Amino acid sequence: MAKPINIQNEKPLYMQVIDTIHARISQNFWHQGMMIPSENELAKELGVSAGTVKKAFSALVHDGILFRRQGKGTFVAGPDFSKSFFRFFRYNAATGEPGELPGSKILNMAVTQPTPRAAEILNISKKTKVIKIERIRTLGNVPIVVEDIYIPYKLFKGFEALNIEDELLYPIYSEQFSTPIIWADEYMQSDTATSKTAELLEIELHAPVIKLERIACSYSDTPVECRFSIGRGDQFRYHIVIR
Amino acid sequence: MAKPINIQNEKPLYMQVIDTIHARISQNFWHQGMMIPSENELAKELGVSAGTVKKAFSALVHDGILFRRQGKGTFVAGPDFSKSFFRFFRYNAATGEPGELPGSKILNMAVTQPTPRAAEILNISKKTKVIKIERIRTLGNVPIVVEDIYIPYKLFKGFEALNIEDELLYPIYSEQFSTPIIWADEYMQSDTATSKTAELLEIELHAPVIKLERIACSYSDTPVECRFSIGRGDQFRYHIVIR
DNA sequence: AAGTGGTCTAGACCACCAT
DNA sequence: TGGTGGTCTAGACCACTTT
Repeated sequence: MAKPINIQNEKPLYMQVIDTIHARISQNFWHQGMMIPSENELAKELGVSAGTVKKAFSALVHDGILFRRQGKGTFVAGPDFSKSFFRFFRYNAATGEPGELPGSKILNMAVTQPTPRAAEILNISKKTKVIKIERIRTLGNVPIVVEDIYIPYKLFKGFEALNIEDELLYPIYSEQFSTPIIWADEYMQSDTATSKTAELLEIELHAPVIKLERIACSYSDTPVECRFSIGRGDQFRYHIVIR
Repeated sequence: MAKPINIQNEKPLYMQVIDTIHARISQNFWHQGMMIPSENELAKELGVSAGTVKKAFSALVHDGILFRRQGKGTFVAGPDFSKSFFRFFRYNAATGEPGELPGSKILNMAVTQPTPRAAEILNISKKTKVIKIERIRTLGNVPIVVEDIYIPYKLFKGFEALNIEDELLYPIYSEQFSTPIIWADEYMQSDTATSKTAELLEIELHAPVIKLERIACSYSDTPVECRFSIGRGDQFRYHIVIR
């Protein structure tokens, strides 16, 4: 499995350890939430000192790949969707009163063919069957985002029969279809509402909207889902600190 | 200066070292670009081991506060504006041919009074004099962003007489007015063009735009500049990776 | 009691930079 | 040649968790 740690290699040992851990996770030898060997065990296995393994672990913890619990062990983390742009909708939920629960309403779900862009992203032909999910995401019954989601039928056979109203999709991908999302790419642009999206989001025609595209990948960087989302511009505010 | 490192303190030593370094930078005892003492020197001064100082330095390098050069020393970094949203304009500069130089054209510069929002951000009264700069930023002569910038007159006396066409402002703040920018806050929203911005940006009325607000701070977290920018939506695309 | 991660130390060797 | 950061090791002590 992977390349063994090599003292002759010009690359520092702790970086080789990082590469080894990355490889084991992406090959699903170690999976999300699983406890991995302790510093001492891995150091013995790889033939380096415990301090070197600790340095590699620390870097991976900082990057959000692993997390550690004192007295328990070191574990594989999942992707952190609090980094997603979705987090920045409804920034002005001033009062935060109850009833402000997130939800999702399914408009349509069907086995069909992908759009050219979806086929390109999923790296499949335009004739390959996909499941298309159209849904509206809400906060406290206010429509915030409308989105089209495409997943390959081959990987998600039977998904189209599930009741996914108000459900999170990624736990279903992982638990019922053995396809965990390891990481994702998101792109954001500014746009204005078409008549269809204006109606669904209950805003004016040509009102400002945020357009999102997400590519979500599983093992071996295989893209397994793409989303095209349109969010209400008046409900979105992004913040960044520059240091 | 600051609290000395204390073995009795419940806080780990390397964190106390981090706090000490933060304090010395924000009090301008160590300034941007300056070489700070080596691991060994600082370890001796603070009464901890070199490894502890190394750990503190590493964390600060990761956070972009310091940078290190093998054989030379450790230096205080400035804020990294490649993190700014401005970086994501003109993403589709496909060819990257020459003539694609960034520039800025001054529309107006005057000593005046702040808007209510600017006064609030700069933490001054509405009667306090400020310098207002209106400019257009371009890429290859194409207008990309139009912005209003407010800086307190008290700190920047004489700025209004400078020729700042095509100049970067922050080096001028730092070198000519002893007011370096240490960090900044940026907010982004989607909007549509007003008739004035449409004309300046050479786009249609109500076309999508990106609205930015930046608060830039100097020593002791004092806000010294605020910017209100409107950018062409068709020239903007933001990307994020979720892991 | 045994195993885990978290902190801290001391020291070695190397590559790089200035002089 | 001496000082700097970069890597790597070995070991100590502590706090926390599980058995």
